[in-house]
Amino acid sequence: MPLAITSLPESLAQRLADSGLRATPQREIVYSVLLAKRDHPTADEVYVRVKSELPTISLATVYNCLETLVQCDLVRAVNFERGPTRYCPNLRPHAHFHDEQTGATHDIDLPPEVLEKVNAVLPAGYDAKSVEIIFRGKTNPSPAAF
Amino acid sequence: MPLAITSLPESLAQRLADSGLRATPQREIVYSVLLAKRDHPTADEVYVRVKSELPTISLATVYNCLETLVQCDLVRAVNFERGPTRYCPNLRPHAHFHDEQTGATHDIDLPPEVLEKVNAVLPAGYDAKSVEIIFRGKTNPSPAAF
DNA sequence: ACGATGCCTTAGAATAGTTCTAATTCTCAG
DNA sequence: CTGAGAATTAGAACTATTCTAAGGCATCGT
Repeated sequence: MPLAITSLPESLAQRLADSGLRATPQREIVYSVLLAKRDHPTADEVYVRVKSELPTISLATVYNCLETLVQCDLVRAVNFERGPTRYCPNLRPHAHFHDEQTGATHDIDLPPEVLEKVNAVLPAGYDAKSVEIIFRGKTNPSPAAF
Repeated sequence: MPLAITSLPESLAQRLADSGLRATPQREIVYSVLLAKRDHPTADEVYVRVKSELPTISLATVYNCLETLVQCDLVRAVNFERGPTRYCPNLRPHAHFHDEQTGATHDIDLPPEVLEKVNAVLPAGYDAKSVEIIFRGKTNPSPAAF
């Protein structure tokens, strides 16, 4: 399956430059790997995927690149329960649904109206910069899904 | 400030018995420590606090007891970002506010109405057993707080 | 073009948090 | 009192992540 990894470097290079950082092959490939398969991979999983394109990369670099991307607001780091951090290139406001049977994680879009309602529970004096919503449960085989 | 730690064993022993488990001194003290200071301590912090009452307890036992309490639904395990798991004896529906400056974590009550609204974002086929909401930000010195 | 400067990558060591293992102790039923 | 199962313990093992020190590479001023 052909995959166009052509358009992404623009915004990536831009964002990096904004922070005074360079667009290196390692950073580009790590980012492209996240975009290519949005299944919330761990650093180790990213490492394996990146190695097929850039076999000399080290795990430390993968951690460095992921951290850099998070700093540049290109990627979100997510932590469900104990266990490795997972990475998500979806920047729109969304919740995560963690399927306890399969271990899979799905993005759930958050309408601004709900987000607003949630933020409204904060008493005066609480100044939230971000909010994270995590559901846990199971997904049904969707009787007649589509 | 005097603190009555007398009433808890009832429900604790009950819950444990329900699961076919015994109410040991270790379990009781770990639980009482969580109730006494609800600052979302880590396992290590619980260990230190428990040791002042039961100096021979081991860290492994603290982990075992905490896990047991979570299984019995007496305590919630919470994971903010990477870092150690924190434990919370508040069983009512609530969100967590993580103050990035002080590192402190505050409970925020969740009105059923908001909880409902949040659950409503799930498309058909998603069956959530629980939802966790985590705010990150800072708390203001509450100009005229009380 | 050339060297200096500083960013980036790398491998491996180190660390933090948690779980595992095997041995011992405790509890309770018979 | 004895045996079976449950719980505790210390320490080893393990997993995920960060740190460290060395070397490589790109860019800038001259």
